[in-house]
Amino acid sequence: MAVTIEDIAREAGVSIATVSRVINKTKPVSAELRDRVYEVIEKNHFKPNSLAQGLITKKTNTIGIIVPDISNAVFGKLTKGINSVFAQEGYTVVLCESQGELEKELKLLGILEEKQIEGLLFAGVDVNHTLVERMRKRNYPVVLVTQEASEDEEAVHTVIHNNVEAMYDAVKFLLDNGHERIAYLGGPKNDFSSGKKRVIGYKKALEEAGIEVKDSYIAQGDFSFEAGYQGMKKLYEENSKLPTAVVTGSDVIAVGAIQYLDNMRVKIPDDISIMGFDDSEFATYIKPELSTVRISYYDEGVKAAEMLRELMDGSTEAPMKEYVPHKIIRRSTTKNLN
Amino acid sequence: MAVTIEDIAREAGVSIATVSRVINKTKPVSAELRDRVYEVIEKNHFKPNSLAQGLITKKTNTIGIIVPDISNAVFGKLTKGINSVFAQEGYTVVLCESQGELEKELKLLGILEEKQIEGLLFAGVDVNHTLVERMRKRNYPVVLVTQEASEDEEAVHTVIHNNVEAMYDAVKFLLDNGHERIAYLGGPKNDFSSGKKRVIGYKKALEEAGIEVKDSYIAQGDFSFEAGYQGMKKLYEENSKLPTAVVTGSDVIAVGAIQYLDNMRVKIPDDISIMGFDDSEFATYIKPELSTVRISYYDEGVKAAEMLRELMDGSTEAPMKEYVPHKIIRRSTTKNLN
DNA sequence: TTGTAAGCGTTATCAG
DNA sequence: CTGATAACGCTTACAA
Repeated sequence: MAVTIEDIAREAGVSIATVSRVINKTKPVSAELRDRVYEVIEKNHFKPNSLAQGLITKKTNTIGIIVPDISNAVFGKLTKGINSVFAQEGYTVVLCESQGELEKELKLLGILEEKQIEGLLFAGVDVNHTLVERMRKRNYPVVLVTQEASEDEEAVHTVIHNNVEAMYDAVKFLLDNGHERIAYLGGPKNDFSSGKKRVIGYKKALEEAGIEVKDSYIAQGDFSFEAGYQGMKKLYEENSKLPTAVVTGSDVIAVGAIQYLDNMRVKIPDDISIMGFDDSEFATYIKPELSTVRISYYDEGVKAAEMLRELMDGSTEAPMKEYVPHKIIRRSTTKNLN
Repeated sequence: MAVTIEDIAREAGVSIATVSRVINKTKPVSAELRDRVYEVIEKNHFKPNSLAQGLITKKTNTIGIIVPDISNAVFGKLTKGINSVFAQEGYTVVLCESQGELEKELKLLGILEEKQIEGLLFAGVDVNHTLVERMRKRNYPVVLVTQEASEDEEAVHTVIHNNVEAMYDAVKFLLDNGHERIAYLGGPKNDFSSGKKRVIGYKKALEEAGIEVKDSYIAQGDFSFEAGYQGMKKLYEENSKLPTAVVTGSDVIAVGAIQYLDNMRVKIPDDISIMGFDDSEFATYIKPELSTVRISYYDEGVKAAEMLRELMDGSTEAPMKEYVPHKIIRRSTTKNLN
């Protein structure tokens, strides 16, 4: 069926070893034979079977990546970043979606091992003990991106933005702008990196400023528009004294919150300042433009990929955890009270 | 290094054939041996090497997908759709980005063939003769998504939304709403499916309504915000008589146009109606909410994947071209003049 | 510089 | 039901 190295060898009147040599330029071959072989290869559109190659060389030039949802802009950018470094080095990426379900993640770990991937980039939602242990058993290096392992004692290579610091900085920014009543409208509490960690940063900033943390100023849901809307509603209804600013867990949440506030005729930023998170494409599309904390997921992908490359090369000195910088972006949904 | 079927066989005291049988449940094995083998497999975390399997069975359970840019929401959704059907059937997807560069696309075609993919989903930008010919030479079926082949005479399996009809309907919608001066602000003219085809639909609708097509009412650039901004500027500056409505090639273009109009104090939709294209996530985030023509890229991915599945199963009756429906979404950037 | 032959880790055929 | 053994398509000593 498909043309093999043997077909080429026969037609070119050489041994398969010679053909292999010209393909891989691994050993000198006389110009004459080389040309003849190339010609036959060209003519037959021969492509070496990489399965056979990989079987013997142990090199598949393939890495895996697991994300919850590729249609989510965050993971789209992340994947692009990863791809940019691997494609360039001749690696191919097998992309898997897990919907954030542990079951699927576990299964994918196995499938990818069967495929003999040389490394894995993993963006989970809840990187718990089970997962970490299973990753340990695989015989390829893995680096976590976007999410860190829940159990701190288990060291796994990770590239991530500092969620505590990022949220801390967001709140600090508001504080510096004269705000004191700052509410938090974030992601799920069971989301270790993007949920839990960020509340920690929120609280830390408040505490350092000597401001009491009020439970009624904290609302958590998922990262959706609807959750933003409902969360803001809750904040609005349950506080006689409204916050003057709210930090959110994502730009989408922020937009949902803004929608609710609009409905209630609350002016932004005059009555309430809103801070997004991520710096999504649409942050400058909405009016007023959204102040936010920018995370470069593309860069995060690049860094994670680079770390994985090191690990794949057997490096033992790759840092366990690397942070990708974030940046407070002041636009028009936040007001300076000073 | 990695544990092989032979290790398992030895430790379980059976032949490798038996191990293979219990792994694949391909032939009956006595309960006793079966259990013993499973136990050893479990204990050693054995995973069969799919390279070796594929080499002999000719089944890799792998398909390829080539998109210009995975961080682009359109391709994110498309990929998710594709993934949803293949993941379920135990297939794995290798994802490649081409940046829309012919050079890279050609190269990827080859790499994917070496990887022994069983099929390919291709989302190009300019699917020209060279490309089609090269795809023909590969020994896996391919279906085009999102873009059709430029040269009509070359039949390639394609799943796409009807760009001519979609833009025709958008203009028709505006016409029905009493608009007569309708401008077109679209994608690049060298983009066959999303550029060229859409202008055709635009012109067709106008002509059918007996309205003259004015060149000064047509602006083309890429699909970016900036292009939308600049295109609208051009339209604005080069026409003493402004259009009452403009159809665009993407929601992003629309937003760029709106920005320019805002700057010029032109009211939307009172002075000018704007029609987006795609129905992006942010279409309802901006105010007024964007009227647009909705394309479900997720569905497009699903359909394309299904067609590819058929082809991979050797079906010969798969339709050459299948259209995914579009839908006019009226929101608030378009005004009814009647 | 070239060819022969021994694997790589599986599956599949054929005896038993 | 079970076990040898020949492929699968390629790389890589080892010889020549």
